Amino acid sequence: MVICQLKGGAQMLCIEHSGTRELKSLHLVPQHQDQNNYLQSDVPKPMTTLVGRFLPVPAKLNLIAQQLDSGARPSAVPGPAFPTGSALPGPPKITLAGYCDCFASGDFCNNCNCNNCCNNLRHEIERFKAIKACLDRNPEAFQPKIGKGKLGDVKPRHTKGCNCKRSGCLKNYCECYEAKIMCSSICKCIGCKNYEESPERKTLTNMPSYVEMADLEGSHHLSPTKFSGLPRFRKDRRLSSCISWEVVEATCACLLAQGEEAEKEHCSECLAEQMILEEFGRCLSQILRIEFKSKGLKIES
DNA sequence: GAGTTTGAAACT
DNA sequence: CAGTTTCAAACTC
Repeated sequence: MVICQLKGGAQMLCIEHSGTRELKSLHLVPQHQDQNNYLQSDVPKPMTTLVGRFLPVPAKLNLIAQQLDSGARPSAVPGPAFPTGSALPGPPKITLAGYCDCFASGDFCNNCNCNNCCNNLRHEIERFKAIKACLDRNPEAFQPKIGKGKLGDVKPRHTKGCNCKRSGCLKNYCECYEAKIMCSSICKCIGCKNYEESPERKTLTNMPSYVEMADLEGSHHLSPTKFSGLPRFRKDRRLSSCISWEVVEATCACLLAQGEEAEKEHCSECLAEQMILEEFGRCLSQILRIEFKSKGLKIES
């Protein structure tokens, strides 16, 4: 597996196959890793069976755990060296990583205000260990918290249920309320007012702010990780744009197709990379064109 | 913006 | 497994 740095900070994750570095699959890696870092590591066998598919976050993290279990460890290529063995700077600082939204959703930190952040490629090994520790403790730690509920249930529900004591489950402290769903029988909350017939809840849901939020949630572009396994935009919903998950998938598909074409034509690795980069440029420009168009702006060409 | 409240996650 | 601590987000002023 190789993370290729693209111009502009974007990164692609390429998978090696059958020992030779054939471009089998491309994944857009969240655009937040340290831009000077390059990573090259071995791919566990199961990974090669996933050619052409986009891995949801939990699957990616489980693969990392498998890598660690199998004893495989990443090796560094050009770029800053990763700390190894005794060179590790003390105990991992992300043992409490579950508190970090970025880590919890399987992302790297980017432009966060965190102190001594290890949730980046520079601290890859510690991060992998923290992921493994989390998965050891709770195999579903990186699964979305909002599931479909029991078989046959239409409404989504919190997989673990909330434990609210003082908020009446009518404030955003409550994970169920925050996800705009009712509390269910598995919740262990006290004084819950977040149920279908609750007059307090009805009063709240009739307020404009709630309606507005519900509208936003209804938009596919803004669906939070809790529902889809995609990165959350909890901190600033304005960050979302036309770059929806579909757009990312479509872009990846284009890049993959380009890679396969290069492979078919037996192009050199270098040429293949160039072709893919050019394709990425075309995709990016198209995305930007649509984004600007939707905002009534003009593109200088 | 600072201080307080809250509940999830981590820890013991 | 229950109680405690830590943490970051939500909330209030």
